[in-house]
Amino acid sequence: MSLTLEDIAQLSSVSRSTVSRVINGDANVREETRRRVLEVIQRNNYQPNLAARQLAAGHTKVIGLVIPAGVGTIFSDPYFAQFTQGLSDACSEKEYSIMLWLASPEYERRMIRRILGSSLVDGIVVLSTLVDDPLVSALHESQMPFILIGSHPSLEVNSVDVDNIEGARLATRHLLSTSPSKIATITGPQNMMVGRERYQGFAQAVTENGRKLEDTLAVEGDFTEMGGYTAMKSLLAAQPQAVFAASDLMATGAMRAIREAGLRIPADIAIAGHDDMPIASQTNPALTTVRQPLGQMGLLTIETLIELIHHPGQPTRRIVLKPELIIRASCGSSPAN
Amino acid sequence: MSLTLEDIAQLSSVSRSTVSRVINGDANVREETRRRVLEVIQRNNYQPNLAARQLAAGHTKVIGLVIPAGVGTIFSDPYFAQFTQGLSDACSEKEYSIMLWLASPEYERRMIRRILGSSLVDGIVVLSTLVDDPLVSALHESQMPFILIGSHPSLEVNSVDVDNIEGARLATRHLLSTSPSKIATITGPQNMMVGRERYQGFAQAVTENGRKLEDTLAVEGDFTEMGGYTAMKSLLAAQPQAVFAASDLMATGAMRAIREAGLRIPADIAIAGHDDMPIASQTNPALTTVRQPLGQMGLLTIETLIELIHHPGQPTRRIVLKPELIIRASCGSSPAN
DNA sequence: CTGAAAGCGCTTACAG
DNA sequence: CTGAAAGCGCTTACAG
Repeated sequence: MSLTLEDIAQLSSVSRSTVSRVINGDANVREETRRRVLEVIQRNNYQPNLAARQLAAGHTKVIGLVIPAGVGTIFSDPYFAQFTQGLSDACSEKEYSIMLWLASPEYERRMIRRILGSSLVDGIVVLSTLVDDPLVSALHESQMPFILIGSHPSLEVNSVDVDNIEGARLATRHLLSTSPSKIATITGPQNMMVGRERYQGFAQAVTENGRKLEDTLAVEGDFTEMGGYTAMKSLLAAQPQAVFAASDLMATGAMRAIREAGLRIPADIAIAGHDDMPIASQTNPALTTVRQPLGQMGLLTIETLIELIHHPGQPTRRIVLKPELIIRASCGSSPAN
Repeated sequence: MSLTLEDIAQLSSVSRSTVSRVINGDANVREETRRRVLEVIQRNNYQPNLAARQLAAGHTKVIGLVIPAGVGTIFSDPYFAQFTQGLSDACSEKEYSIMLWLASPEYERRMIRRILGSSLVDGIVVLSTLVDDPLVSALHESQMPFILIGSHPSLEVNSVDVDNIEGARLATRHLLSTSPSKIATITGPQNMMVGRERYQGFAQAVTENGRKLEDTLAVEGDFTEMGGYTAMKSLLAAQPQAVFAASDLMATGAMRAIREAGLRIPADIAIAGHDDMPIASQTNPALTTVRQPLGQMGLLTIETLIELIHHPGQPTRRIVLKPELIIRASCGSSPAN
């Protein structure tokens, strides 16, 4: 039904080798020939069959995006949507397509095998959240080029990440600038690297400030609104004056708990979040938070992955982007806006 | 590097035709032979090369998911994440993979061509929101099996949808049961089918109730929190006692505006939303809303699409699922919870 | 700069 | 029930 290379070759009176060359931008084609072939291609709206190309050339132009999704409603965190959007934009630009796998735990093992064995993709982006994800180890042992979004505690893998420690430190420092008598944090799950790192950043800022970490309060949340709410409730008894929540979603929940307790933000309790999701600027008061350059991350990820695909065996790269503190009204040290 | 059909054939001392048959579940294989081959496959963890299979058989086992994303931050609406999750689960079950295309307008035309021409997928799911999406027309003119999530004003296409009119009607009826003197609605964009349909449902409920539609207030929102907020502000002057917001995100924004105006929910203004996203149960008061069976939609979509792929030329099917009213405290006619 | 030919790893009539 | 052979639509040395 659709045209093949062969058809285009006949229509332009050249061999299919030549057509293939012009399609792939090979320099060894006379300018006039190239123009003629290109014209035929355009006129007939020809699209090469990707399966055939892959089989012959050993590569497709698609990359796999793996997101561990089974765990609760984490996938509905706007973070994933935003990152995916960034990645997708970058792929369009580079003429790659994205194969999406939302890994629910039950299918995980089977899925790894399918991904690796079926040679459907040239490379993989894993958005791994767990500290010691078997997916990452499996990928690491395979020959498949891949990039981990985040970090891994022990393995040397190519990764793109935002500096979570720095992000948490920025937010915590800002909270400390109002000299609260007691500061607390609602952490992310400690079996996730982001959860751990953001707690580390919090701890560093506290220590830098000349305080003892022991005098500090920490409750573990699960990155959901409800988790933030519950955590804040249990924190309330200790009467903190400042709280760093490791995600905006949790900050939102915490604000709800604070409001229900009849306390004012920031007068009674100052609060800061992390991620700068759309809602952050709409809460009341607007939420001080940390912005991650998600669009840039997507582009860097794809560029690095393509580099890896074309030139394997390079030294492992770890790219860490700087987060940015966004000051709003919830910490009290800025004009309410 | 990885094994091929040929390797498996040699290892099990049969021809590759036979191996292919056992892999594809062809009945014409002696039971003993099948077992032996299967054993070799398992032991070597063999995965067929999908590109080769596609080239030979004319089909891959992947379906494309197209989501128009460029328009604002719509993609970060939890609705998309939830639907995608449902679709992904269904695909895992059926051993299909998902190719994801987030269509930003600039790339749209080019993308349609790539999708249709490259024969990368067996079928397509389009999550089209616009009333008259060129993507849908293009798909409709092609031979590619596809399912539209939503509805189309004029084209006869295979579609899976939730009854948006009914959903809006349920919510509006519930609001009317408290006999407000004046009822208003914050609609979705009227260039989207859901926006139009939910307004229709609102209008039907109002008319049913013996009221005149003209006595009613309607402001168009854009499905974001901010849009709901702005719309509610402009509605406030007219002092409605009840508001139906066409999405929970907009309802959240509207609640913020109401609160800022110093009014109480539901005492002064009752409010209902649509979608039952995670936040709906966490707002204060909890939001009455309409739940869509997204998981079921995903499964039905995949099943129907697979049916379409295997048996083309069937009469066009339109599957419409029933939404469910979730009564919470924001309408005042239930115990606060 | 260009073409003829082999080959990528499968599936599928066709014969037996 | 099984195998030999052709073919899917490309790419890529190899020769010229």
